[in-house]
Amino acid sequence: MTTEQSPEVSPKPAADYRTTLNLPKTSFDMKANLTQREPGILARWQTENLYQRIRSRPHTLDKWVLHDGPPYANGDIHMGHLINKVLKDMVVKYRTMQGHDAPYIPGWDCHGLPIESAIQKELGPKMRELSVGDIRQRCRDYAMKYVKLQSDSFERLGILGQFDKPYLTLDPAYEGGVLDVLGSLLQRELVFRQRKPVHWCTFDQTALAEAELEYANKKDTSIFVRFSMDLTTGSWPAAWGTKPPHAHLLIWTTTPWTIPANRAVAVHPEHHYAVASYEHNGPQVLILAAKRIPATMLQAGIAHYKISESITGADLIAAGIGYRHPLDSTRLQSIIAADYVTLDDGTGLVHIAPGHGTEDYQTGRKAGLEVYCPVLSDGRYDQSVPDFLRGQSIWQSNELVVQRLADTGLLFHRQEIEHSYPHCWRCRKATILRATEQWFVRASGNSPLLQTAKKFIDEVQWIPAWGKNRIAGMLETRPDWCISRQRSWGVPIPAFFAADGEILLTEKSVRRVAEYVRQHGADCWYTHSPEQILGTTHWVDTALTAEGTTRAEHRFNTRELRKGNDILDVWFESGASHHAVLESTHPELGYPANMYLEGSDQHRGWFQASLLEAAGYRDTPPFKQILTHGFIVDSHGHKMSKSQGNDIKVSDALKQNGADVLRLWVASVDYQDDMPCSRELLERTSDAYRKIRNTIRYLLGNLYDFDMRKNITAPEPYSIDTWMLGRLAAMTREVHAAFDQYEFHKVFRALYDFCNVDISTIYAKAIKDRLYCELPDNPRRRASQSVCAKLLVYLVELCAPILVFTADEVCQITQELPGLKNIFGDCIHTHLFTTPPEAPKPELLAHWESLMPLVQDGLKQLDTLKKSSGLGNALDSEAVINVPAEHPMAALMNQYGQEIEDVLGAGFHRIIAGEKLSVEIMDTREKYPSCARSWKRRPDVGSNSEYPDLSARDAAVVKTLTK
RNA sequence: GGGCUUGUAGCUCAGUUGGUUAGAGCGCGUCACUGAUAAUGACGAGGUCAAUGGUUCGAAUCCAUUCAGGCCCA
Repeated sequence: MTTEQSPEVSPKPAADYRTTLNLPKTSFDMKANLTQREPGILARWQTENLYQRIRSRPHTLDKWVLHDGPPYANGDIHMGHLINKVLKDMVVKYRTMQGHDAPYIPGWDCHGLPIESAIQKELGPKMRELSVGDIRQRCRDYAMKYVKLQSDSFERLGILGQFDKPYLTLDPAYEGGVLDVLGSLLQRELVFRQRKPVHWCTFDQTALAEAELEYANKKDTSIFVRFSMDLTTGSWPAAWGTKPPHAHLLIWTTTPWTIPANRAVAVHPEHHYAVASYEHNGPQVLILAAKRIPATMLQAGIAHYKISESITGADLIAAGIGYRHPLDSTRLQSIIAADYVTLDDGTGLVHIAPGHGTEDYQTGRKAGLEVYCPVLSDGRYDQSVPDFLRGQSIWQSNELVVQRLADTGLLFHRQEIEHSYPHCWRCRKATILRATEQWFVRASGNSPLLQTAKKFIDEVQWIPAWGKNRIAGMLETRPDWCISRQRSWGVPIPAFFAADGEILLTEKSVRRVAEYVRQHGADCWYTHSPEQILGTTHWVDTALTAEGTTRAEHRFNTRELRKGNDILDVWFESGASHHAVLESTHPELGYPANMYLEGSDQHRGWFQASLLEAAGYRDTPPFKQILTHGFIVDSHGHKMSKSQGNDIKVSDALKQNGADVLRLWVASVDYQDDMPCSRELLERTSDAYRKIRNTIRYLLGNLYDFDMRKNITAPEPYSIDTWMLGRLAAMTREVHAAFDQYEFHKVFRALYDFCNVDISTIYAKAIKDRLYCELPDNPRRRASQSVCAKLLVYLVELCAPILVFTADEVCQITQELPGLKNIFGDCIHTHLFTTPPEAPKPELLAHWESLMPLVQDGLKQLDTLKKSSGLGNALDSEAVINVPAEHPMAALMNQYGQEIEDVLGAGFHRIIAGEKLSVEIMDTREKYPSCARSWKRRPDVGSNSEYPDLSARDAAVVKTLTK
């Protein structure tokens, strides 16, 4: 700087004293610049192999395993991944700093439909020319690409784990582990084969998953059909009056083509059913729900009818009257119960076709009905239907069926409707439900598997506690688990079919295949022969019956076996991780895990799959604690979606705020509920981050000349230091308690308030004078520095599981300061938490507690004074403390007086006798001169003739310094 | 439609077994400082505790219903 200075003798400018002050100094920048800084820190962790360094660190506590639930290896990461992974990382880092060995092996779900569909989309019609092996290779490449992409993104968020050796469900060792579990279920006779309706595209001739459906409006013919009751069966209910010669059940359906597959009519046991009688070519008698009669008659245009008394559905069933199938009068069928029957539309009587509807199927199974599906894969009827429909496409048959019903007088009414209907997402054509052969795990009703799983629930700690209730409710009503998929990208269900219809799928055969898969990968199922896989020309084993029991030994000629085409449900794969990972691919983790931590949707998903599979594999649950979190919603509490434009991209947020701010946001909201996120909220979080960062910066800045080995000084008991230590003791305990219960928002709250209120507002301000103006080695100054050092240590340690990059940055800076070297060991993330400090004596804290209201009052007065008199700086005022002689603290006030002056930031204080312990703030601009060094207005300014512009204290300090 | 769950200042959260005038921090506004300086301090304004109806001497808190969300099913 070359500003021209006056050549004249300049009187010592006051600013000269600046060099005699101990002003804060630090290389810890106020501006975080996280976006630029974090990647560098991350790179260093990777070079230093931080993860392995933590593993080889001596641990003071036992192993503590958080087992990662595998995200799907598809697409970029989103906010949902962010909260899940950051929560996991905070738990792991907290346990690590406690002294546990807390390994974290990230995993990925690599198989399944979305990937296969993405490949299908890429390839288009070319797909048909490729072998299953080729398709699988492409799927594998696709999955690995996203594993890499997501892996990098997770690491960028500061997630620390064994990213160079994750677990992947496409790993042969994992695949083998999945088959081990399947083998165990077979051993316990918990696997069986059955027909079940699945979504089916008749154009592409394939099964479809829920995710492959698109709902669109479709026009259909809805029909009311009269099913002729066989009044020779059962007994006519007395409430309905005299038994008529003929009566009909009235049903309503929007899919006339399913009428051939009708196997029952369902009623709700508690709804009421009545007889509607009217004249139309003779007396007509219809049975339907009492409440639906007026609307139904109105639609059919029947104005005159009579209604009988009604009976409940349960009574109707009990009456035991059967009916004749509308297209095959030789079939006598019955009325059964179903809870889902509603009275919103239709007739309250539901046409049941177990081969063509999920609910129909479930209801049918309970009633022991045949799962009849006369529809072939191309959408044509097979030979089992009436002549006029054989070989016909079901889409054209709607009209044929309606016509036939009209001809036979069974059609009561028809109406064209438009409704939402599932379509195939690839060909956009309407889909149907069609029963096909599927594999199931017996997991409903009184299955031993379910009983064990329920028992497990009690042995697990659910956080939040209602999770237990939720999963228990789900298990209670769950159906058997359909584990087969008609797909290519997954772990094959290694069933062999013999020409004579026998099926080879036993514990023994599956274990053999599992070994083979471990060696060759699951692709071998498609590329190797049964003989190769089984390793013998003849395999002697029990054969599997449809019911899942085994029958007498059978000799299979492996050369004549055909391999099944089904693969396992991906949930079955991930549900096997308790064995496939904890015991197979990463046995160092061990069984069971301490914790699974996922979104609350996993009560139905991974948690349940894991619980069920573990129940079929061993006698202890796979996890000790389950922690669930909610979902991201916007600031109005609505879910985020691209279409609504309220979504926040992780990459954008990262670019704008940096990972530590995002992590702080995760910590700051209560994850037990849904987690609101918006630009504004991230800005608030950035503010909070800056506050914490600046607090640390203040502490660091004032420790530049402090040496932990030489300068530690105990504070005087009455000092504000003591108060600060009291707050520190309380805060550390509060934060540890919150961490222990995974209540991160309480951790955040405690740390943030501590920075804002305790340190920044009160303490930092109070100790400025002693830090800046006293001699470097002054005991009051050293004592406060000692407190600052403590604050720094605890604050940074406790922030470390959350602000992983910033904590490391602070650690690096302390490493460069000889006086602070190794306060966090050589790395904050391998470091253990320092034991919380002892609280100062309660009576000392009580003193301060009684003085704080005084301070509050003083600040208020100061404010009034500033507004009324133009007083600018508190140092231009004095605190007059009134102390009654008999006050318990009267004798102590000479010691506390100076501290109160400092806490108020006043220039001077006086203690006078008063009636009530109180403080009065006086403007001293006219009264005392101002010290040119400390800027305090005091009566002793000028008392040292050598330094007429300084107070006594400052004069003495400057004199010593210039000696 | 069913199961689980949430609703307290603009935002994030506290509110003990029902008990004065419902709290904190942030943000916002005004002011001050310029030796924590793209920092810091002070003061201030913000709430029908989602709504309604009950129980009670007394309800944010207990009960019922409704409304608005979320997850999972159907």
